[in-house]
Amino acid sequence: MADTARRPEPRYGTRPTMKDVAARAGVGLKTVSRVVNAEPGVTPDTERRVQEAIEALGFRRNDSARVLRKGRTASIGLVLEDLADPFYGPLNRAVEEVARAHGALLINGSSAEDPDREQELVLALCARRVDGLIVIPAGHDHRYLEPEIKAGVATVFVDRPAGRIDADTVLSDSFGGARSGAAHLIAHGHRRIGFIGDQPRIHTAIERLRGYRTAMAEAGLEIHDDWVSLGTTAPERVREAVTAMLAGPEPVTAIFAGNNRVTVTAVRVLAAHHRPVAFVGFDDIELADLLDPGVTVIAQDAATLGRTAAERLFSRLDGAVDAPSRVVVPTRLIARGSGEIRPSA
Amino acid sequence: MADTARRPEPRYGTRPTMKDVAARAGVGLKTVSRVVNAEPGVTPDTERRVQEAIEALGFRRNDSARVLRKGRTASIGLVLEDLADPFYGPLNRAVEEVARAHGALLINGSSAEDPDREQELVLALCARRVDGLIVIPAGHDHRYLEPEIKAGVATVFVDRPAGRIDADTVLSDSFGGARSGAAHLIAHGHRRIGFIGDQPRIHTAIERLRGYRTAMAEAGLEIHDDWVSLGTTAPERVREAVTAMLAGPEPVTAIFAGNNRVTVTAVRVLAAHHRPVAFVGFDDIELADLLDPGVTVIAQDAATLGRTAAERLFSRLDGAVDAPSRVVVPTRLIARGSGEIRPSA
DNA sequence: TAGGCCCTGGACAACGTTGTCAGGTGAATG
DNA sequence: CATTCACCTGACAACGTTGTCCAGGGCCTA
Repeated sequence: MADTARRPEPRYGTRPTMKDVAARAGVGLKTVSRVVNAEPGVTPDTERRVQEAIEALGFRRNDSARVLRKGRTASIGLVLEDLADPFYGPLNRAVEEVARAHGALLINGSSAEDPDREQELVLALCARRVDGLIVIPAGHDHRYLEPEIKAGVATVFVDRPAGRIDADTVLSDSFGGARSGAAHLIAHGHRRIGFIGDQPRIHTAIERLRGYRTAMAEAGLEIHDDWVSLGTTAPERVREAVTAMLAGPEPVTAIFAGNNRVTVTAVRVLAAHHRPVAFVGFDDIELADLLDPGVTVIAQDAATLGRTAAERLFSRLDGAVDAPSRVVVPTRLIARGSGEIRPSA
Repeated sequence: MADTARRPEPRYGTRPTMKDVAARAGVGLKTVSRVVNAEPGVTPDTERRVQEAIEALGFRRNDSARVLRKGRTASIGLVLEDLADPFYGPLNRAVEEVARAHGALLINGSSAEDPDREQELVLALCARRVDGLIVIPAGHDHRYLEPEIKAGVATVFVDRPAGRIDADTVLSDSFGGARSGAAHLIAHGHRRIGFIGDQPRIHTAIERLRGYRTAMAEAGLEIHDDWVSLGTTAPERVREAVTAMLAGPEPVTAIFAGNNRVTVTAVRVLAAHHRPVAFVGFDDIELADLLDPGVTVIAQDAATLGRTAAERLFSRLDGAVDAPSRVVVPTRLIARGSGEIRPSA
């Protein structure tokens, strides 16, 4: 009764360790470890005693210590551009499914399209000793990853290629998709087609622009400077761009949008426009089929993108040592009406 | 030339440690630690030598070891229901912003609405020794968290309340929102109003149903059994439910949808229906304003939900010890047309 | 009954970092 | 010139776990 202070039980705010469990069960430390890890060589009776002690103390293995000892963390990191962008939801989920199937935990964060933040995040994940990384890059120089890769951190880039290093990459066919999208509009009689894309430092933005340019060139069409707008995808800016293209003496009769954020704004502007304008967007958007007209899009398969990247990552972790590969996932044109409008002028 | 094997540099696949850095810089281990952690008491010259060695070796601190020593991980876990659900995107992002502002990493995973998976995930995060947890619960019994909370893991529940334990909670006003949504339809002359909700084991589904019932009762309206459908939100099932409500001798003239997944399916069905039916959905959806008619919704503020929860979490981590609180975030009715249609029969 | 084998359990070191503390060097002061 | 003091630096233990290795005891066989 005198000295309850001699900590008979771990104090509040302190976690029990295997040592505590061992003491309570009256066994050795290693025996507890064996029970916790379901290793063979423990009598059923001993195991029961240990289990009871674990239960009673609320013991939970400290994985930090475990990692320190074992070297592997059974976790992978996913760095994406914007957690709130609906395009990344299915990708994120696909990666998580694969990670889960391999018994790994997924740690993720978003770079907000800022190269410094991307690097900071990636290095923080490396300091946590993730086994592998899946990165949707914001920057263009990933040499900072060299020591990590050399140290055995498997790395796969998705959606955009790595900069200045050679690494596994999984991409959507931005060029081909954009080309077929623009060709679709051309096939429906359009000659003056506008393009609104993301910032030119983003790889997919450049590729999509290139696809548009190629389709136009293949049809022998010139592109007026005023028809192309690249920059941030902030709604007001897109709104201005669309409005500008539709004004003037020679307005465009069709618009091709370079990504989903541009699409939603462009569709809003076009809905309010006095004359029908043909439209094709890159990336599918929810409810696109219910609008009037339905929105024709070049759909990317975000889930396949994520799944493919994650599987590549785990094959690396399982020991694959072949040269870095580049996988291109095809896109699909979904005609819903907006892309099939014929020029009115 | 004889024994290059005496590993002059760390081998491939092995990471340099502070010891390696110390050896190369010709200083003590602790000095390296001081430089890495920007602790005071190192000569500029010594610091430079250490920095060079770090650079040359590509050293990166092992945070697992650090955590083991320090006890805190500077990371929090977020367990949500479905990473691909657009509703959780902004929530996820808001949490990440707050975490980042506090210098913490965010680890997340989704439970896929499976209580066992939720528990598994939460405990895995605890084993990683996250400092805190934000949980969108799938299950109804969170007593398994008691040892964790006792051990000092701050825990906040969002979107749905915790089961059988007392914990901080941040909720949307599901009851009030649903009540005002149903009241809105009643105010526009509807008497026969259908409700399609999620599975009744989900708290928000029950609250929304209760809000609907309350509004009906307050208006002195009876609810026919056939007007209420609760269950999975799989498209075919919702489709059937809507179709059933619109058939028969006394079809509903308005429908209230219990969440965003129900809304998108219901809107599709109603668009194909021969007679206009009033509609209000819980949760906003993108492009709702562009549909014809625009979709009237009860909008939740997912970002505020996430931000509030994260801030509560960090105030706990900073030492707040007051009783668990329950915050209710108000919803907002956004009238866009579909909810203002008057009954046609 | 004795010898040997297998099975179980435990002592100990190591993983890479940080906190503690003591030693050592140089400048400033008496 | 001796002493004090401040400041830098490094040796050492500890965090909680797992791998290695050895000891002891029970059981089977000759």
